[in-house]
Formats: sequence, C-alpha cells, structure tokens
Amino acid sequence: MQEKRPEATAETEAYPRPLVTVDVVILGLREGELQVLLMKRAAAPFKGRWALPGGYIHPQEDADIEASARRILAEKTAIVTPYLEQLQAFGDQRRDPRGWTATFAYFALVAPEQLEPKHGANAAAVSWWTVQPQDRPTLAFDHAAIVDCAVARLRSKVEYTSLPVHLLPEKFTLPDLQRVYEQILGRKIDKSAFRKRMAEADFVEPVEGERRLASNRPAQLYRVKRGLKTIFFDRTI
Amino acid sequence: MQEKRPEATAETEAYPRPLVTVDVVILGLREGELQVLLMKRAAAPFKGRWALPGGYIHPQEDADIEASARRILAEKTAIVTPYLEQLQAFGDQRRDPRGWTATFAYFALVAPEQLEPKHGANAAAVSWWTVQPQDRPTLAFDHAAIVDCAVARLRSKVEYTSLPVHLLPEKFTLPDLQRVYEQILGRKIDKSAFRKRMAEADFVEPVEGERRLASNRPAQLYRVKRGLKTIFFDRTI
DNA sequence: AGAATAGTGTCTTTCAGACATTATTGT
DNA sequence: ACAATAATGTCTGAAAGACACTATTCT
Repeated sequence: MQEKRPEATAETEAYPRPLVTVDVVILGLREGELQVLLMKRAAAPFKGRWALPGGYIHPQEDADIEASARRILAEKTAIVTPYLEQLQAFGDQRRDPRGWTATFAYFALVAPEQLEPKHGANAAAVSWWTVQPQDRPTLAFDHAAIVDCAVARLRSKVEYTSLPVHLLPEKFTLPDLQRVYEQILGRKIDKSAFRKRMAEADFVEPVEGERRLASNRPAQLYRVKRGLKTIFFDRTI
Repeated sequence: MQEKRPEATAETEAYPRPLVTVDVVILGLREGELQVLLMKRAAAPFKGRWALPGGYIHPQEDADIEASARRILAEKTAIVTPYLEQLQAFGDQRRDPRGWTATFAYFALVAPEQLEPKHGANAAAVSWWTVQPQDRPTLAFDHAAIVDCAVARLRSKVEYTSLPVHLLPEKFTLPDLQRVYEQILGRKIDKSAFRKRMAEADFVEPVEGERRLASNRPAQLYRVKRGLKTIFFDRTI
C-alpha cells in the first residue's frame, strides 16, 4: 500500500511547517493533594529538566490527536486513563529554542489504582509533583503555563461537573467524594447540600453489602452508574 | 539574521510532520439569525466547495497561533474582530484526502458594522450562510463538524457569559441584548429577571442623551464598560 | 385615546446554607 | 457509655420566576 502523506505544493511549502507535538497533563490525588506526573528530559533542549509526558504524532498509528495522546500516556506511564480531554493548543515562536513550535495539550485524570508510574528502564525519570507552582521544579518549555492551565480548567469544571469521580477508585463513599471536591476547590462544602446535589444529579448508585472500617459508623459505598459520562450540574456545587 | 526553524533530528523526523492549518469560524447575527462566514475554495482538494476561512501559520510573521488566526481573518475578510477564542484542535487521518492533517480552529464573533466581507478580487467567493445544518451547503473537509462545535460552544457560553454583546454594535439597548440572548438560546427570557441579571453583572453603562425611534417608548442606549472583558455570571441566564 | 414597547415593582414558591438530630460502628 | 463520623431532617433568608403595573413615545 502506497504511503499517503500531505503533498508538497507551492501553497503548503511557502512557509516552513511548524513542529507539532502532543503533551499530556496527568493529574491525580496523592497524599491528599493534587499532583502532576512529570518526566525528566533525556535529550536537548532542556535536557535534565522536568517536563510533561509528550511526543510526536504517528500518522500511521494514530487515528486522531486523542489517539496520539492515549498512546503517549500508555508508552510513558502505562496508565490506562479513564478520563482524557483536550485542554488547549499552545504555539508560538518562544516556547521552544528550536523555533516556532506548537503542542496539542491534553489533560488526564487518573484514579489511585493507576497512580504508580510504569516500572521500566527509565522509571527514575518519572515522578509525581505537587501542582503548586512554588513547590514544583522549574519546567521545560512553557510546560509550567500548560500545567497551570490544566489545573485552572479542572478547578473551574469541578464547580459544576462530576469530574472528581475520576480521581477516586471505582468504589467510593460520598464523604470521600466530598473531600475531593473540597480539596480541589479549597473550601468546605455543607454535607447536607452536597448530598442533595449528588442525589439529584443521579449519577452514582450504592454498591450492595459493602462498607468500610473505622471506629465509627461506616459509610455506604457507591460507584458511578454504568454508561454515564461526565455530569453537568444545573447549578454550582 | 539567520533563519531559525525546528531542527531535523532523528527523533523529530522519524515520522512525517502532519500538515497543520488554522481555521476560523466567524459568527455574526444577520437577518435575525446566527450566520457563519464561508469562502468558496479556489483550489483542490474540495475545489468549489464552501469552507471556513483558513490558512497556514507563517512562523516569520505570527508571534503565536492566535496571531495567525487574526491575520487570516484580516486577509480574507478585512474584519477586525472584537472577540476571538480558541475553539479546539481537530486532527485525524480522514479529514483531508491528502492524508493526516490537523487544524487549530478558532471562533470569532463580529458586530453588524463589520458584517460585510471584504470587497476585492474574490468578493464573490465570500458569503454568509445560516448555521442551520439543513440550510447551508455541504462543507469541505470536516468543517461542518467544526462549525457545529463552534455553535455549540457559543450556545453553551451564552448561558452564563456576556458573549452576545460582541454580536451587537457598540451602542445597544437592553431589549436588543435580550433579543440576542433569546435568539441564540432559542427560548424566551423574562424581561425583569434579565435586567436584574445585567444590572448585577454590572458590565454595561448607559450612554447619555441618546435614544431610538419607533412609535413607542424609546429605549436607553448602553455600551460595555471600558476595559471589561467577558463577564461570567454567577448563575445561569 | 390607543397601540406598542420600555422599564419597574410585587408576590409566591423554591432552594441553598446553616444547623440540629438521629444512626451506627469500635473501644 | 463514649467518641467519632455517617446520614437525615428542619428552619430560615434570599432569590428566581411569574406577572402586574407604570412610563413614554407616535399616530
């Protein structure tokens, strides 16, 4: 089969083709805070700096950009992500010392079961870091801005969607879920109001016969109803 | 000055660089409905089909992707857009018969003063069309999906933002603005509630000594307060 | 005066937030 | 019994939506 690729014409080749990559902001809850998975760059530019997992589009393998993002995620971290969303494209002449480049940035939410990165040859080069700008290392390229953008998007959507369930294991309790909302939003939520909201959104169901241990009343376990995607609440949390 | 462009390395050139473009969905209110500006393609592929105004990134001229979008807008339509936002990136192996391509899609809102496209050599090839899928022509590439995506984004944001002011002239009345909201949302809004919302959002101010003619009580003219960007309401319209 | 639309006021029902109460476990 | 947290119930103030009423212009 003949390889099919964009043809070179006068129009398409009048200007150099910018270098385009795909980068993924992988967010998870570790140690009770929001963290981002970073990799230490093995090559120039920014060799040795921490950066987002990223790579090039493989036109032969990747059906679309999202497929590229999923492949990169799998290759670099072995994470099978339950939630992946296109964040934004970033492209200008300053972000990469090699010249004008652009990246399709995605953001992924991962559950605790999947939190530990792939153990392989370069396992030491993969690590979780807090998303707090003052407590994380200096990032390569414009990746600091991309991470901040992802966190802002998450915070914004948490106000009116069910996104936080993707940061929890398959089975979770309502107090668990409320704590995630409170953690990301940075404020307390009234228990009664929170449970009313979850009940009317009607996207979780109790799991029979299971509970959890501590020296107090156990909480009912829930899971997301099958086949349900992200729920948009009709008002703010 | 030496031209600086992304260097070819083993890593960057292992896979062909996808062709990347920028396309702009220009939306305006004409004849009381939401319309989109389309151009008739002068070259293959899809020669003669209607398509979104688009083009290539010019690394030497364009500081970033948004600058490319603004340049394309200006070149093809002479519209100085008051509102431009990145919509989404679209990229896969099927959207262009030449192979794997991607586009950075932007969407722009234009005011009636700027509605008439550039009068030039190819003025006949530029025209406004309704956004209704059944009443517009078949579009080139995946541009139908991109237009639908832009309209969906607009509808969604109109619920809780001041975006519609960009579809009106500089000076407008509150009934004008309400009609735009109703037109885009496709439902009636209570006049009293609407005005309360606009008042508390506090982003418009009355313009002194001006009114408007008809055989009834004239309406106060308003304009957007200087320096104010898009307002996000704290609840839905 | 009447038609037509702009602009404001009132009322009622709903709902979110605060808080209190009951429930269920382990020690 | 007590501590601790889960889960539910109650009350109250605010506000959204429905609707009525007043205001201003032209014919």
